Amino acid sequence: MARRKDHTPKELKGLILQSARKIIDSKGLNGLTARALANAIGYTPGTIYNFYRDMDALVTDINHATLEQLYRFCNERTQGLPLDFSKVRALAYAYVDFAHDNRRAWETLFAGTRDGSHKSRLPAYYRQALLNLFEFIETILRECLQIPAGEAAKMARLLWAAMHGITVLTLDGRLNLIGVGQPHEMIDDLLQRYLFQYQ
Amino acid sequence: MARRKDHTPKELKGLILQSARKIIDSKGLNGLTARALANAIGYTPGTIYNFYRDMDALVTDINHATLEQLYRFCNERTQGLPLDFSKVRALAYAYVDFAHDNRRAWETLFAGTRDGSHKSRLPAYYRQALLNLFEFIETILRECLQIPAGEAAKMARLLWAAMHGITVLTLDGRLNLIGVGQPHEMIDDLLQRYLFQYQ
DNA sequence: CACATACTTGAACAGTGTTCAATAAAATAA
DNA sequence: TTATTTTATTGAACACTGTTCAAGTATGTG
Repeated sequence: MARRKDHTPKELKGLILQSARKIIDSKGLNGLTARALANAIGYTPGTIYNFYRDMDALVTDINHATLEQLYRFCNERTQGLPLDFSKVRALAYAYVDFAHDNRRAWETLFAGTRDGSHKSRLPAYYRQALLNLFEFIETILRECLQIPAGEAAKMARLLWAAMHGITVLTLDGRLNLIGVGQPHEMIDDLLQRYLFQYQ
Repeated sequence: MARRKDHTPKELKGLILQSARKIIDSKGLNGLTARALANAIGYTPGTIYNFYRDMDALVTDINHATLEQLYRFCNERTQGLPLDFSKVRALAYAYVDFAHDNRRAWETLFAGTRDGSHKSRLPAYYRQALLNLFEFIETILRECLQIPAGEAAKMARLLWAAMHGITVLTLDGRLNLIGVGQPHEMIDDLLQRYLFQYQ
């Protein structure tokens, strides 16, 4: 059979993306196999390769969608808040909360590619999504704490890194054994000390 | 053939570990396949399974060795230093330097297991190595900055997390695009601000 | 020298990503 | 309508993966 026309190409690509994300949410990245995905969408493995060069390219697309979802989530959680320290804190909370609520997708964001070779650089739209998110953080720092532009970039980077570390530490079962506290407490501690002179 | 006695069991296990680490250093975790390792040690895949339940168990053992190596490295780099802020900074430097010098092994430390199922908890000796490293950090914080025990534990956790985040950010090519500065600069910024009241 | 033990092998199985000729349905042309 | 072209889909195939295990052989023991 061919040209089943059950779905337009656009629909089918959306279906692939959506089903892949569902599989990741329930079974993790390791559960996302070409055959499992094909089965989920009611097609055969070959069809996936009409839309993606390889499975890594699909995962990149999923990660892009996750980044945009994260961006929207952070935006919603900070919208309308007064432009002060509380907004910065709300942003940090939003980041870890998203990671905890979308654990598997967030892990996939930082999981290595299937073939370790960094042959295929990230597509431009992916990099843009990442830069958007970063710029969002920087803007909030500048607006809420009156941090000069030069400093804000540096601090945004560092806070991003620290937030990432906190999230990994509280999510990863292997590291959690240290007896890590609640992520919100760690964030409070980080912001209170690191941003001491700006409160 | 059997009982080749080219190596005692102890030697052979050491050879497996050593060769596996070499493969990871050169080809990354994805390059570490049972057959590639078997070929490297001059045996067949089956032999590996006399020493490890599965490949994940082997990787756990490698990670344990890496943790101990990291511990020794941090110890050497901080030994004999005056018990002040400079020692804390040296410790932080040591951590990122180790990660950069042993990039592949460090990435393996935090890579997910091959089969996502968290069926097999970490062995006790692994957890102990992790706790030792953590305690080391905490001790230096207490000794060098006169931080009360209760606070030191919390701060050690947070600094660990932040260090981890900084290292990921500066090592991972996908995140590096943000235009991250040198890790040492980020560490200086983190310590200077976060530990402000203790300098 | 014969026996038992313990280790190593290599084939086999089920799974993986990926490719691609064959095929059949839809779109188009006659 | 019918014939032809275009295009989406298939499913078999290939080269890998981890893992198991009966068979066999070199060593240690009696």
